[in-house]
Formats: sequence, structure tokens, C-alpha cells
Amino acid sequence: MAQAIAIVNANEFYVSCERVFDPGLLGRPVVVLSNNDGCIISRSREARALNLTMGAPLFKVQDIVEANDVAVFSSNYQLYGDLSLRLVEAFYEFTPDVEVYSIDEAFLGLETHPDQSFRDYGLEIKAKVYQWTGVPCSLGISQTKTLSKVAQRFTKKHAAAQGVLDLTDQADQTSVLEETPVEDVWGVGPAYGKLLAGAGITTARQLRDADRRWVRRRMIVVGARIVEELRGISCLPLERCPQARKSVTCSRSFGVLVEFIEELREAVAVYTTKAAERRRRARLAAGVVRIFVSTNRFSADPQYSNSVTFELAYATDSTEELLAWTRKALERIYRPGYRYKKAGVMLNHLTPADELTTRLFGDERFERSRRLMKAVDEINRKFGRDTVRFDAVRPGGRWETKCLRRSRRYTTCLNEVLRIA
DNA sequence: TCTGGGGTCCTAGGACCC
DNA sequence: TCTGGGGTCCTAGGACCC
Repeated sequence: MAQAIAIVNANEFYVSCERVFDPGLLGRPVVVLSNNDGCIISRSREARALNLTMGAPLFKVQDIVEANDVAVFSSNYQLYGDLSLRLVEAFYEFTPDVEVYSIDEAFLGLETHPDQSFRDYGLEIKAKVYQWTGVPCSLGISQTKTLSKVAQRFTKKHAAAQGVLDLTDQADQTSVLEETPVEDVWGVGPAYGKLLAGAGITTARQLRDADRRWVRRRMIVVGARIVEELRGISCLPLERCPQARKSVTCSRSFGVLVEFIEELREAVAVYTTKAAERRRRARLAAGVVRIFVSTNRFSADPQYSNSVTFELAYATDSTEELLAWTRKALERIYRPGYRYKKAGVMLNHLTPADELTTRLFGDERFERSRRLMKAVDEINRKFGRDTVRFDAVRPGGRWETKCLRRSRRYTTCLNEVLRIA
């Protein structure tokens, strides 16, 4: 029995999700935009060929988009999240050793029988995922996560090996690492890429064979681990149980610039509610609340950004209580005379909500508040988001994030399901 | 006119304590 | 004038990921 780690990565995931429900998009250039319809965050192969780069602001590439009839979508996270769950279900058909790494990829612990190659096994996984979801993916297989990533990116980039590359053999590793630019290694970003280039290290193979102490000194333990992993020594084990979140943020850019505190208040209240709902779903209470506001950093307007953090005497998961805190926080940092572009709410020091200590004062009121939240959550679950809400929470303001080209929520919203005429 | 959002980990350095 | 050593805790900031 042979063992290895595989990374399965959905190709152009958001674009692929859009294509699942609209096959007319196949073969066409397609892009998906970030929140507020700002930047390109997913591109089809055809869009890439038009030089539409990752992260490009839409307004800067509008000419290319129009000249080539590029299909443009706002991001539809309900749809992508739902398809992501279906991908994971497919993975579990093959192994219980699944680490969901992000919305579009997972590490799998693989075991094969002597008469089965990793590559054949990988092809089976790829086929099953496609059959179940309609989403194409690529796989890399090797001894460590970092090597598997190298393999997966290599097969994707060179459209080689039908999207499944087994890189468990050492001689193969050396030749692929040699052809891999060092910035393509998982964990090497722009800053480290530059540092390494300065030292004459431009390929993944050179990094693998670099002096350990030098790397440890200049790229801290993170870099040292990368080198070990490239040498086939696993430092990043598969994590089957996801670690509990340490923080949760809800922040958005505004659709229009906001000057007055009344509108900021509405936005902050909406973000607070979202963050609190997410925490209650995960049964976690927050001990620290932080809010921030900022102007548009790209504009020539006077700039201001600030944040404030409150440590709560008692952790809470009640929207009611959190709203009071974030409202107070906003008063503290709001300065008139600026045009605000963005605000956000962050919850920290998350602790299990069932283990909250009894409060010395006001515990009864807190319990009442929690019962209220429970009822609110149930109603909203049954009848849809914001069926009941606090008065401070007013969605639909001018400030709301733009989302003009969202496809239908085919899988999560009953009145948006696909119709067949 | 229009430029995303949500995370993690690691370290240096300051504050503070004995 | 001379001015220790070691520990902990916290935060800000850098780097990376998707």
C-alpha cells in the first residue's frame, strides 16, 4: 500500500460555477468580479488569453471586455459555496482524509493498492467530481503538501498530463522543480520572490537545494519549512478537523461614498448583524469587538482611516449587545468632513458560547437577549434573511455594495432556480 | 465615475515585572 | 560616573494564502 498527499483544485472555480448553470458560456471569455463589482477575481482560459489579469479593476479593462464580448458576473457566493460543498462530498467518496483548504481546493490523504497507480486514482477522482458537479479540476500528488501544490500548478499551467500529475518519483520532482519559477512555490509571495532573486535563486529546484541556515535567517521558519517540504520531508500535516476560527470579519466597500454618520451607522449595524449571525451558527461568542472605517485610498480626497477595539467584560453572541458596542465604537472614530468608502466589524477572542461565565450583573437580561436572538434566528431561517431585524439595521441604503451582474442563486434560492422552457 | 474580502502565522519590540 | 538579566504578555506590522 502506497501513501501520498493529493491537492485537488477546481479550475477557475467561480467561472466554472457560472458555466455549470449556463453552458452557453463554454468556450467564451468569462470573468467574475469581486464585491462591489470592483476587480476581476476569476477568469476563464479565454479571458486570460485576452490579457485580463487577476485583480484588474473592471473600469480599467472595460475596452477589452466590450471589444471581445466578455461575459461579466458579479460574485455569487451562495452559489459557489453550495457547489463547493458538493465537491467535498465527492472527495469523501474516496477517502476520509480530507482537509478542506479553501472554497475551491482540498488536500486528500491517498492510499493505493499495489496494482493501482496514483495517477489512475487521481483521474478517477477528477472524473467523479466532474460527473457530480460539472466543475473541472486538476490534481497534484506527492509526498508533501508543497510538492503536491507544485505538481498541481505545473499540470494546470502546462495543460499537461490531463490535469493529474503524480510527482512521487524523485527524478520527476527534480525536473519539474527545475522548470518551476520560485514564485510559483506555495508560500513564496512577491516579497520573498524578490529576496530570493537577489540571492540568485529563481527556480524551485534552487530553493530546494539552498542553504538551510540562510533560508531560516532570511525567511524565518516559514521559509525553512518550505525547503524541507520541497525535499520531501512533510512539515505541514493533513488537518482533518478544521481549526476553530480565531476571528471573523464583515466589511464592505460602499456603492457610493458616505459622508454622514447616519449612513455609516446603518452599514455598521448591517455588518454587525451578519458577523453575529455567523458566530451564532458556529456557537461562538466574541470577547473583543473592533470596528474600522476608511476613506477611498485611491482617491485624491483627504484621507482618514481609523479603528477602535473594545474588550468586553463579558463575551457575547447577542446581536443586540454587539450592536450597542459597535454603535458606540463608531461614535468614537467618526470624523465629519470625510468621504468614507469602507467600514467593517471584526469579532475576536472567540469562545464557545455554551461555556460563557455567569454574569455578576445583568445576567438575566443577557439570557433574555439570547432567547430573543434564538427566536430571531429561527424566524429568519424559516422565512428568509431579515424577515425580522433590529430597527438600527436597515439594508437597502445607497451605501450598499454594488452587485449588478449577479447570476441567479440557482441552488439556494427557490425562486431563482433554473427554468427549462 | 468606477480599484474586494476574509483569513492565518510569525517576529520584533515595547511595557512591565521580579 | 558606574546602570543586570530574564521572563511574559501584547501589539503592530509584514508576509502569505485563497
